Amino acid sequence: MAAISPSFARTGPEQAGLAAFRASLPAGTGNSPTAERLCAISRPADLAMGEPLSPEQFDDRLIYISSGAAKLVARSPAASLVDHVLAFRFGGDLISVLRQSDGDVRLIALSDCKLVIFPAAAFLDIAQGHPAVLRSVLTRALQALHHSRTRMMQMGHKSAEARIADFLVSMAGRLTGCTTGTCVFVLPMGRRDIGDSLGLTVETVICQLDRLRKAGLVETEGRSKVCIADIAALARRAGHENRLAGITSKK
Amino acid sequence: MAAISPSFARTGPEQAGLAAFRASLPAGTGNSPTAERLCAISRPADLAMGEPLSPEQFDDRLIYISSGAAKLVARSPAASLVDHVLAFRFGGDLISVLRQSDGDVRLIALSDCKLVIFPAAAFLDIAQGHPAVLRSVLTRALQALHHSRTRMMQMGHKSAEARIADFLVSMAGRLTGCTTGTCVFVLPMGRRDIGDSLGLTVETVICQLDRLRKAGLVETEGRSKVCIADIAALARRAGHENRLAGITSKK
DNA sequence: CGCAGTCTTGAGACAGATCAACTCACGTGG
DNA sequence: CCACGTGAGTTGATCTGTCTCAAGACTGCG
Repeated sequence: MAAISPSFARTGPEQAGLAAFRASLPAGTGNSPTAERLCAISRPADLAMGEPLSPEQFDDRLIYISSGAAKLVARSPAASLVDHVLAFRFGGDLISVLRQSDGDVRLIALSDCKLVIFPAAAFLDIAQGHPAVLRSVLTRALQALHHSRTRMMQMGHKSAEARIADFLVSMAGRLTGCTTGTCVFVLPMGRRDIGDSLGLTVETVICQLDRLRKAGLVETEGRSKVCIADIAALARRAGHENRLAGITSKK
Repeated sequence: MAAISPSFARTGPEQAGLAAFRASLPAGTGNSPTAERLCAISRPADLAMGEPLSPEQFDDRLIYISSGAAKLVARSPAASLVDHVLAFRFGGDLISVLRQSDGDVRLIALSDCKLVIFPAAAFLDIAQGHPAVLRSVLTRALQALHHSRTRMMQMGHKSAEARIADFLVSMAGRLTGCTTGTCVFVLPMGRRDIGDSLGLTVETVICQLDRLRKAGLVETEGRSKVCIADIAALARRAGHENRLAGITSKK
């Protein structure tokens, strides 16, 4: 029982989480005094599938995901029924969200996950003593920015089919590391989440998935097992077609 | 004549640009040795309205905008006719774009602007010696990430009218600092750019602008002068309505 | 078994895209 | 100074991709 409750045992589950965090630091700094101080202000947390990280524990925190999958969702400011999925994050990712005025952002587990939580200000204060660590955080932030911008571009100009294709390609890359050839994986999120992250409805997600299946580009099995025959071909589909352009006019 | 050509005079125009950059650094570090070293690796550049920053000068660089306005555009990988405007940036902004595999990203001047260009790697190496500077860059990156995510949320779930309203509110905030009451300003970008940044066509931008005008929320004069009667009212319009939800069904 | 939640399918409606004129502002050169 | 051309802005008619709604099939759990 002590092994199940992480807030109970001082040694045990959280050690695994911290080890993963140390390993993610720049080479050679995983056992430095800076790393020790960072671990000292950390707090481990386990999230069961579907469980949200309580907002008080999330605001102005840096969250490291040791293992598992989670979604970063934003509930629209003015009572909106659908909430938008800002990003899916997996083991090894470091999440940072500035507390700011717009609708609250929450982290919700898609599968059981292990987290390490740091107060953002204290983390950065300590990291200032070890610039390589700070720089590593900066690099991660810039990568997240890049991803976010790429996704934004999709939302603006791509058709539903292209968005789904792109989503599958990027998930293949994230979950299996494959960027070409064939690839099989299990999606940790449901159709609803996929739609919310792409700005589409559940029905449209299904419909487009159907079209890709009929085009022979993907196979699905059960709820969430996906098999991509040729990632490159799917990626081509993801890039080419714009919302309406080029379909009607043949001029 | 020497005063006009910045690459000619060693003292003159670029001094103004660097002074603005120093002023943007964390308090008390504007004249530190670190600042000197950063300035030493900098290169000033002037961009005329409509002129792009040549990609070689852009890749893996950090760009500080001393004055003027510019757009960050991404040309879609696969021969797409419309390019997406990722962000509008103004005097005081620091731009950083990682060189990565997807379609090239370019910076194009919307008005004459003064820039200060740094090689990204060298900048960060120097900034490591002065963590407060590095942290400041990180904070800017996180803010950009936040903005990008907020915009992404719009693209996904908001109606054309809401997007335009939100765009006007954020421009009012960025250009005049006003967040409430009435506000007059001149948009530095054309209708086409607005559409490309919001994922809408020029015609739709005009049409929705019309609707807001008829609703008494904004006035326009000439090509680009805008007057917002009540920013708060416009912001309400920006938040409330989703793409189709809540309009048809009254259940 | 029965219930609740997710997934799937199909029919109809609408927001926004496309297309095609036209107006207006502005700079160019005769 | 006035055609003239180019490009941005505007307007309206039409078309279509995606959303909405409704109803059924599948899955897992108490």
